[in-house]
Amino acid sequence: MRGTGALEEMLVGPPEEAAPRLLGCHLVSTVGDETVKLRISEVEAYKGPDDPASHAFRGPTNRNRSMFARPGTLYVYRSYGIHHCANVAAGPEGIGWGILIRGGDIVDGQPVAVRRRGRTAELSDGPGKVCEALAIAGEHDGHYLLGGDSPVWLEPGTTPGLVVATPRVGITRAKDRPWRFVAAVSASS
DNA sequence: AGGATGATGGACT
DNA sequence: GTCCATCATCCTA
Repeated sequence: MRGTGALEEMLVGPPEEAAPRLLGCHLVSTVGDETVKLRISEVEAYKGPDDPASHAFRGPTNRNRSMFARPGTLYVYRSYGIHHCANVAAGPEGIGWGILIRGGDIVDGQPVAVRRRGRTAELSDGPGKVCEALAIAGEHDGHYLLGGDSPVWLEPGTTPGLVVATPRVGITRAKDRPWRFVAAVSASS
């Protein structure tokens, strides 16, 4: 049973409030009959028309329209012509708010991720790396992550004990907004 | 350990 | 033609 109301509730409200709620949740993909599960530890909020750094700043286009779809819709775009990055649409439908999945830890299917990444370390500590490890590509744009019938989906997880907010990475505008959220290391060592 | 750079596609000026 | 919500590699120290 994927897509309980709990996940939908998490995506309600301004993205800078919804984004940290995704920390600890799982992003899962089954591609080529292989499943990889990521525990999300790093996200960024992009606030549509109010956010000059957002792809949705100038309104819907053919590329970004998934961010204007129902909350929980996956927005995948190609970055620098080479990588893919994955976002989750948030807020009310039609507003263009979204949450970029920047990183996490592989908690299932690690051998698959290692093969896809071509290395054994730094498997998913960046948005392009996450997509490569989970084999998320343009074909997955527009899928509904909270429904039961998608090759990519979200599952509830455990809330991290501590969340740190910092400025977003790799942008040139609205650099001052502390809308990057990182899950601090939980207990144990 | 850290800075520069090339790869490469699509949206926008 | 220019600007990227990036990453891996190739430098210099």
